[in-house]
Amino acid sequence: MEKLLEMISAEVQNAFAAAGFDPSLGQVVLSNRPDLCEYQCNGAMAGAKALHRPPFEIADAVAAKLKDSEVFEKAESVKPGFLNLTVKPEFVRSYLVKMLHEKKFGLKLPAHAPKIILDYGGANVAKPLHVGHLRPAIIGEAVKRILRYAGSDVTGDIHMGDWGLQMGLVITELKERQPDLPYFDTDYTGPYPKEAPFTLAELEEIYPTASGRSKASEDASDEEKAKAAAYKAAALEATKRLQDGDRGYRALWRHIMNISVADLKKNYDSLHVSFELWRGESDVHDVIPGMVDYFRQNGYAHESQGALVIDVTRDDDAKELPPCIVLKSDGAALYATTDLATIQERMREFRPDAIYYFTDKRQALHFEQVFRAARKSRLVLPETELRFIGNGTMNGQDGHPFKTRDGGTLRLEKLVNDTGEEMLQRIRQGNPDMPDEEARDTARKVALAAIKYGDLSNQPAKDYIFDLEKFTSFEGDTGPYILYTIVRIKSILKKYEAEGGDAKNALLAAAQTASEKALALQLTRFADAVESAAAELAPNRICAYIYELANDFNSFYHETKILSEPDESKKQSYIALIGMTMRILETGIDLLGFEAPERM
RNA sequence: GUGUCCGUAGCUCAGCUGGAUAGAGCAACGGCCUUCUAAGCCGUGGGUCGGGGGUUCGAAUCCCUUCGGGCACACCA
Repeated sequence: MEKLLEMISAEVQNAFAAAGFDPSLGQVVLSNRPDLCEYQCNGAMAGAKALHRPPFEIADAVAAKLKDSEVFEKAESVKPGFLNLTVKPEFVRSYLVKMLHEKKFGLKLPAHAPKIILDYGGANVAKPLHVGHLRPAIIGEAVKRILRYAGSDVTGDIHMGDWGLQMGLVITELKERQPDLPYFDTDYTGPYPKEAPFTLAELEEIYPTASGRSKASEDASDEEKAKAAAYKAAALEATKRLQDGDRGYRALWRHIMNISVADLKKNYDSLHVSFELWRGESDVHDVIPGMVDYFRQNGYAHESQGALVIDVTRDDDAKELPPCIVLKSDGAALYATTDLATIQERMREFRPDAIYYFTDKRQALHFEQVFRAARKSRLVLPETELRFIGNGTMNGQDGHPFKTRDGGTLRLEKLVNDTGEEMLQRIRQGNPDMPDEEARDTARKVALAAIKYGDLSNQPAKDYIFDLEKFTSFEGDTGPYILYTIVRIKSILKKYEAEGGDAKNALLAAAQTASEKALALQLTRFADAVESAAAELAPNRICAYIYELANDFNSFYHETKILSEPDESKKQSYIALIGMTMRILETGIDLLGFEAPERM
């Protein structure tokens, strides 16, 4: 259905036309001065020059045409030439009623759902998730939900890092520790054990150990440097053997995958982040040779300094872009190779209209190279959209990338658990009678809201200060504030129903007070918020909208006695209004990827 | 050095397809719980929108320039 703003604009545009002016001047926007009016039109000033008329005269003429409008209660021309508009409460009421009867509150859906693949996991196998993984996961999940709601056919793919050097490192370290395992015996032809020779906890310790052993610091002795170099060489060799299909290494790799993926699922579940596809770099391993041949045969790639590269500089670039490296000088594939092969496979399997990538913005250049290489080599159609949505870095209080007190990385699991504990204490304090199980469940929900809202309310591309205290605070513009608002409404509706009322079929009347009308008007803007969030891939738009809506509700709530309202039709209307507010708030947080408890 | 992003209140950030007195939250200060959850509401103080030019009737928003900062810059991912 048409948006309220479009209907209002149409009304004003007609008035411009009726007064003999260009109707396109009648575009209406939200008022900058809510103390003066609800909507405004600045067309008179924009058109004054071309029309050779003072703006005030134009605005006056248009205002005169709007005198008997069905839409506006007040349309007046002011000072230089503003047209200040106030909408009729009855017009708002009928609009809201229409919204309620439409699917998705009247949001316009595209005739054909564009097929979009979202690549937003970025998780590496054998490495625990840390706070750095939070942003791409949360943002990607929210964008997925928003795009899906807005009518796109969206598929989320975690695209794990499961094939690179880290696997070689883990295998090398395992081999040093347990050289007698059958996986390392090249003469072994029997079946390998079903059980992995390590636990999750061990695996999580093995990788950082191995990674540390492969690197030597600047001031290390020559002997230490040589040891690290030898270790790294062994890891590279192991990586290659794994990729070449060594039977034992592949078996070991599957163990690593099984244990790691189960843990990743658990962690992502706790964040309400899910993926339709659990693909990884390993999935495209077999198609890489064919793709590389294709690049060679069609002249897209050429040798440079021993490596195989695709030039990606364009004529309109001021400066040359580094080429996209497809094969290293030792012939091995790397990051760009698997990304290109993944694009090829996605095109073959899904024919997507677009692929969006969510990772740290420091990878911007890499993706620019990959996208250009993909286009140049016609891995994608000319109209296939490839887009990189880089998220800002999570910094600590010092403005540098976040580290724990001892200089390590904070594990995602710990962040979630710590926040949950904080919330649990808070909830027990406020609700001493709440059963333990409910308190825990509620704490989890509130903690998740705090974490997600705290992240999503920032612009994705901006760096932001990661502040645990801010995450666990519950005042002001936070996730818990939104939940609190929803819980308040739920509580009122429950009481209303307990008193015999029928909340679902309550009749909405035209708003009578200022706060009531402000709330009603805010509800009409839901579709605008979703549309702009989807168009800009910006969940922060949804945050801003539901925050304003929650504010409008709370103001209304404090001025209005709902359940004790003696006038039955008024009371019913209040119930209808707050019921709709609740549904829209809940839809909003669902788009962001969290949910509200029954009470808190 | 080249590219790129950013610089708005003490702190953390909105606003940036140009519009009337630049908005929130936190922090500070002052009110509001016998009445639907005070994780709330209402109010006060606090800003050369980094600096300088320009375009425009009008600029935090567009253009240029300058200063300051982050990040990235071929065989890691």
